[in-house]
Amino acid sequence: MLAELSFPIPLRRTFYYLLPDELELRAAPGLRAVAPLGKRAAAVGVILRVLPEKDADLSRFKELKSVTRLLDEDALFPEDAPALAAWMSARWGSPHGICLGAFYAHAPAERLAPAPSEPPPAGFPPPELPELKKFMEALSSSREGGYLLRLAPLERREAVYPAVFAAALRDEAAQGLLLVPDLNFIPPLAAALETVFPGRVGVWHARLTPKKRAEAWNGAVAGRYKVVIATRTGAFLPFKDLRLALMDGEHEEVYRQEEAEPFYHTREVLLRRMRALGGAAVLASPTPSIEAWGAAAAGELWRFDAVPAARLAGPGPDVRVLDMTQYPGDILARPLADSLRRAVAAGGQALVIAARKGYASRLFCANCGWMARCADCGPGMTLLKTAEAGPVLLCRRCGKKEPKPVVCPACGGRVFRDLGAGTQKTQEAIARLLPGSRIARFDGDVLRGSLKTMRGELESFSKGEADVLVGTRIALRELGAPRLSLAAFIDADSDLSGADFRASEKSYRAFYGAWRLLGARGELFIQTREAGHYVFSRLTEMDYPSFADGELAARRDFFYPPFSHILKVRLASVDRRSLDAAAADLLAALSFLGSGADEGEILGPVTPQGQEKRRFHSEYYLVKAGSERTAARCLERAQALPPRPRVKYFVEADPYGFQ
DNA sequence: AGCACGCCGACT
DNA sequence: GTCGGCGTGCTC
Repeated sequence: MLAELSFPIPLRRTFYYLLPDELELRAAPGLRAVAPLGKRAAAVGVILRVLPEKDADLSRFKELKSVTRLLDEDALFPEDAPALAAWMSARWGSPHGICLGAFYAHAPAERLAPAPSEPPPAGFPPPELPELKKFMEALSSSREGGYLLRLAPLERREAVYPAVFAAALRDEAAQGLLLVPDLNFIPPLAAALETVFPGRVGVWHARLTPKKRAEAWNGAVAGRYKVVIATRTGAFLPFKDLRLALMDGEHEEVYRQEEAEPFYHTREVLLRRMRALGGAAVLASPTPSIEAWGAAAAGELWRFDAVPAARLAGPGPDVRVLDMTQYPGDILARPLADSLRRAVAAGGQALVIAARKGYASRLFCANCGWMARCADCGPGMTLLKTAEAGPVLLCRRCGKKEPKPVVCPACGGRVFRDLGAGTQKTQEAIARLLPGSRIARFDGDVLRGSLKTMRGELESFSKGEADVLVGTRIALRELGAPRLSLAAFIDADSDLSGADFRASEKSYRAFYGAWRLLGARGELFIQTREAGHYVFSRLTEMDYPSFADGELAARRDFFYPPFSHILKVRLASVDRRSLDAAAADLLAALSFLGSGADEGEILGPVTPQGQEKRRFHSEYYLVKAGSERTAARCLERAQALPPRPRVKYFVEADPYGFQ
């Protein structure tokens, strides 16, 4: 007999091996097998099927090697990991073996014998949660299926999640998985779960030491843990009896893996996995992704709202959208400046969100209009003012730094103008407005090396030492602010003009985050040059469901996800003609789009901004496909394009980063 | 991905 | 004279 094996290597093929007699009876799909591969004496693969020799075409290779040994007695994943991996591979384009590897990569070489289990100590019953009554009833009566749970304040998670798991995991053997977007969420949530399931809460994340990793992994398969709390790779952990997976902060972008293969989105993997298991998946978020919102609207998820509409929850902050075309040249519009002064004078704190870190987002020559761009990768450079080195230009894409030019490289002019207020410029403007006030700054990765300094800045604000915090949107993420009475977005529309169709969703989520931090007497200011944009309408009610409904309708109109699947194909070459030929190949390969059942369209070519003059040509096409099936077909064809000399191909399914 | 082969620069 | 840099090639 033969075994067909899949290895975690970037090859789009499987391998046949001879099964020695003594392994023949034990071998089965889903078991790990050790076998020689190439120059490697012992590589670990997964058995996809066991088949008689006559069923395999062995003519194309000369040697048939044998499986050395098997690592498992029985399959680790009752939900059929190879099938899930095949779907992932078709959906996001990574090789099947790499996708399957995500399930097996962290498995310890040897499985530990399960420790003798003592009866677990009894935990405290979780609190009653009247606002979740309906959801809990649905979850306990029909445990299968997908749920979208809109959950209000962040702090409530520590009360809500233990109660949800307690309700869904009444059976002694039943296990749960709690995925969180950020490592820092693990300790408080683990502590909260411990009160209900003492001694039976596992923790899993990428930075565990090998020993702890093996312990957590074994605890999950052996059924020793009632709940495992994990970051995104936890979606691939094996369980003995997984019944409920809960995804906290479902909308967070960290759930999308796109830096390294295998590419996937945790939300989709989890939903599919839980469906295969016949268990429940709960997506929880105060501001769900439009994808999840759409799935609920289509009846694929069961939506529960534990957030009362703003108008029912009592008076919220006063929201004011300021049309900046009325205040040309101002960083802070008059009404905002007045309120800021008043708020700080009254002992309150203000949070001011600028669109960009640094000083200004663009630097221009006043004489000829030349703009500072990154010589390496193209986009306009951000101006920073540093104490040590004077003004510096920074590329936000590649991190390149160079001194601000003294004379214009194009015309020799000596006068420059800058456009767009970054965090530094905003800080200066506020310092002029409020002399003597204490202003802290928090702007993400501009000081990548000194994370401590930034935490310090954030803390000085949280503790109430600083009056004003100036930051980018990420300052909103973990902010505590005891005396916060005003929040302002300096340049709310700058992100809306970009290529990212998720820009409105992200902006609204940021407004919502600021709104929630403010009390009833707070004020929220939003400065924009596009006051007519739909994102800014009905902000006073801060009604996320109504925004999400509107955004979903817009996505439908413009054929964006969740109504289409997007494929980004970027082509790059030093040679223009080779690039054009490759583009022609692509269009020919996708010519079936738009006919028959394969609804879809191709946008492009798009030349990334600032790349027109570079010696390296680069352009991309956006393919929109009407169904997952059609998208997979496009992906497969794009990946199978005939290679052309000196042309590089980058194919990305469902991209999140746009430029 | 691994692992080996292969052909050019500074060292016990 | 060797150790070793990483380019390139292959994996049932």
